[in-house]
Amino acid sequence: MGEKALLVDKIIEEIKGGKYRPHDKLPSENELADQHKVPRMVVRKAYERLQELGYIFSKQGKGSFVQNQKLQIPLILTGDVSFTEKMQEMGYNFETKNIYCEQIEYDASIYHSLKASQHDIVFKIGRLRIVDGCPIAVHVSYVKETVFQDIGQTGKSITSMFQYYKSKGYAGFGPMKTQLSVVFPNEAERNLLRCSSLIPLLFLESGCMDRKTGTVLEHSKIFYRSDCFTYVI
Amino acid sequence: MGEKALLVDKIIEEIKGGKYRPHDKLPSENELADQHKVPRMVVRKAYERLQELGYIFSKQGKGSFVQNQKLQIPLILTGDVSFTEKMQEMGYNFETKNIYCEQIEYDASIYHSLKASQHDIVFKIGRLRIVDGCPIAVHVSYVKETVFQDIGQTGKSITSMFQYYKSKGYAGFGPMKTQLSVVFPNEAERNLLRCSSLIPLLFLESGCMDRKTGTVLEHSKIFYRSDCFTYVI
DNA sequence: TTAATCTATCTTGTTGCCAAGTCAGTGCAC
DNA sequence: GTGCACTGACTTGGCAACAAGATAGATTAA
Repeated sequence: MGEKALLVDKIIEEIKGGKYRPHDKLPSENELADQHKVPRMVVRKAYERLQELGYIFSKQGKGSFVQNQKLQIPLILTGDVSFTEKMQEMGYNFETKNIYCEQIEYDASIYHSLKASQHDIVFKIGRLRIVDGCPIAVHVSYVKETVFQDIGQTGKSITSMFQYYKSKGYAGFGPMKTQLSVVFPNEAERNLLRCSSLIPLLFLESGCMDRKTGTVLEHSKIFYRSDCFTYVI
Repeated sequence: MGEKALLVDKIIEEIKGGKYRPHDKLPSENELADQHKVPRMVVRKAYERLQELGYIFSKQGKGSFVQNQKLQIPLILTGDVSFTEKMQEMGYNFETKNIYCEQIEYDASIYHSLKASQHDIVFKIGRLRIVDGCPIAVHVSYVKETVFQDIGQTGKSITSMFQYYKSKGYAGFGPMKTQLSVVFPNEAERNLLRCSSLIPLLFLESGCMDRKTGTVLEHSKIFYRSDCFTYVI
């Protein structure tokens, strides 16, 4: 196991160090195997890993080539401005797509966070954040129908929950405690974010309440591709 | 590629869902392959992935078995208390080991953060954070010799930089802006944290200054095993 | 009976061979 | 000369056969 990991480390160093540039061809599997005196299988597995990490791509019959590196977006996690505003401020070609608005089954954790009773109806509104055509985050908001009675009809067209809340007369938002963890994407997230199963996602989970009335507005889950961001907190 | 990922997802779900308990034996590679009508190679790769993610372990001749799951420690990222205090407050069996204190080569980014000139001597002090015998974080602090002149002698025995700073008469600490990102461990980090190359690390980088004098005390890098923590910010 | 050894069969781990895709060069028909 | 088909050498991709470790049961010897 160690040999593969070391080889992966080495090649990543070489790519980052500029020895290979995007679309350069890497040594063939046999070449590298001979050089390092390891079985081709070791090199092969290393290349497969590098593919899943997004550093290279391989084409049967042609060879293995280094990928364009992903853009690195600095992102401010704290602060009360909306995601849309954050991105537009920084001048990125940014867009949001609404991907679904559905009623959910009962979920203890979410219902508790929303202070909802077991008989409350709760909708989830999913949006996909896209920068330069590249999907970089999935944002899911959970809201009670008793608080937003038109959510079933209008939910499918919302791209900014903050604007929606403002349109309902809520002005100042207070975040509740935010939990942060690192997860790997499930199938749905892989498809939405068009990434392999080895791209870690930064997973933020928090509530949001109206500052004046204390009404719990939403419970939200955000999945950021960790290879696209550096975060500032 | 998709088949393997789906299989990995499925087995993780089953483990988390309690279908298999720690030390239970999983179906043999051939069994699973026949059940799902895929080549054994697919199951094999899935099992290898699950090993590297820390869910299972395999023994030649015996089979594959599910691992004990890691402890999940809630960790407060913000706030000015030291790591040591944070952990002791929460009642964990916590210990810190000093792993090195060495002078470093010139590094533009670190020197700039420390407001050091190119001729300044800078030391790095590394500590390993251990909970219940399990290494869970590497903490590296960079300091100027001009600020802490005995660091070369005493550095190897420091386990709490905060206490060291207090002993030098610095009382109130102000954090500078903190950058957060997700990285995979290099060889040194894999050895220290005893983890595979697929355990993502939460990487925090920040400066720290004395609140009264404005002196830059340190530049610090912390690598947390992301599978051991949930973070609260 | 008891203990040791062999054997059959299961497990995971490894390797080497061949399939399949790509491309450049060669040679032939026109 | 031009175009086309073929060939050979290279690439990555996939798989089947084999190696090696473990275990339970049968066999054998004392």
